[in-house]
Amino acid sequence: MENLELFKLLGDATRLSIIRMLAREDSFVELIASSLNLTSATVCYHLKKLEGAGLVRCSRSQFYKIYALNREIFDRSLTDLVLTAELPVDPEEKYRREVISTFIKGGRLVSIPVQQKKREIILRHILTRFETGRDYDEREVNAILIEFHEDYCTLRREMISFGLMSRDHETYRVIE
Amino acid sequence: MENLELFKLLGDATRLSIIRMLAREDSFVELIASSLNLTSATVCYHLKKLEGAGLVRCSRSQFYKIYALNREIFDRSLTDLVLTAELPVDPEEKYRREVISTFIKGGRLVSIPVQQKKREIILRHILTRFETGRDYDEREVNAILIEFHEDYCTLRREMISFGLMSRDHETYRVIE
DNA sequence: TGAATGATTAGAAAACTGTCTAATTACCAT
DNA sequence: ATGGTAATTAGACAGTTTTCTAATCATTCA
Repeated sequence: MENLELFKLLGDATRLSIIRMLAREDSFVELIASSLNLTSATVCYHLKKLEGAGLVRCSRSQFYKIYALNREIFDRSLTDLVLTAELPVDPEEKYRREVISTFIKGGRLVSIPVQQKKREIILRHILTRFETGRDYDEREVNAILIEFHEDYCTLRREMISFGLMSRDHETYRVIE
Repeated sequence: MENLELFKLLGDATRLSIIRMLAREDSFVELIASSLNLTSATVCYHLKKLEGAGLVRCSRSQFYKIYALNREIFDRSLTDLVLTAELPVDPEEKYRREVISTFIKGGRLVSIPVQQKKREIILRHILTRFETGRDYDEREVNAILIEFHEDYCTLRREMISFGLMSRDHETYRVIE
């Protein structure tokens, strides 16, 4: 019973407001909180729920954590949602989550997957820690990668060879 | 804030089950209750909520009150529902409700509307007290109509002239 | 490194919701 | 009218949810 969860999330005034704000434009906890006259704690509580259900995703940008709406989730008709007992989970996405939860424990990469497909999933996951549209020097890249695994060199090299990041001398950048 | 209400209603496992049952086939309180292992009181509680929001309608048939799903409510996309703050109430339906609440107080018709449009709305409303697909003799028809207004003769005549019921000698029938 | 700022978590209070039992009401059939 | 059946209401209880404050954590910048 999975659509139920979706309706529960949508069935709260505060959360709907948050979703509507994010539909207009990406935002971050404090801004949302002050717009809605709530504490950061409250907004955080709701965003965690929304994120857990995949309605929202977040990336860090300098000071802030930017939350954005996952719009594709909403591209379904009520009839489908109501009459379908089970939400037909995208098998691709299901697999992705399984791989991530297998290889990443407590935020650390337990080992670098050997299978190319799994390796790419993990690399893409790690990639979300980087901002798009800005340059990183090698030191910064290493600092982020080492949070996941001691062998940051392999990770860095693989980011390049999977075409996820570009390298120009000492400068790295996420390929969008 | 009106769509919120819709999501709240859908965000309960029991209510979703009820809705799914009704999507399959019209049903009545006790049957739903026994299917879902709940008491009638509980099912009644939910059906009232659903009816209040117009998701469900009910008509009496002999012993039972038959509940049916208002399927047109579900013909919208999630995106619309989420991003539209106000649900655009059908103005026709809004008007209909106003007329009914103006002319019917405590289940009784305070007066028979003079305006044809309003008169038809009221007649159609009264018509829901009749079952479709079965014959009534004049005595039965009168018995039902008199609950609404002492002048049951006018009501009966108007049912015919508005084409809502057919008459063949002493036999009346709802026209579907 | 340390100060500042934003995000998160923990814990508790308050409000809300779904469910039940028991009593009552509404309707139908004889 | 009366008895039976279905539906509803009232009241109580338990569980869940939202929200806050205060404390802690994480990240950036000087």
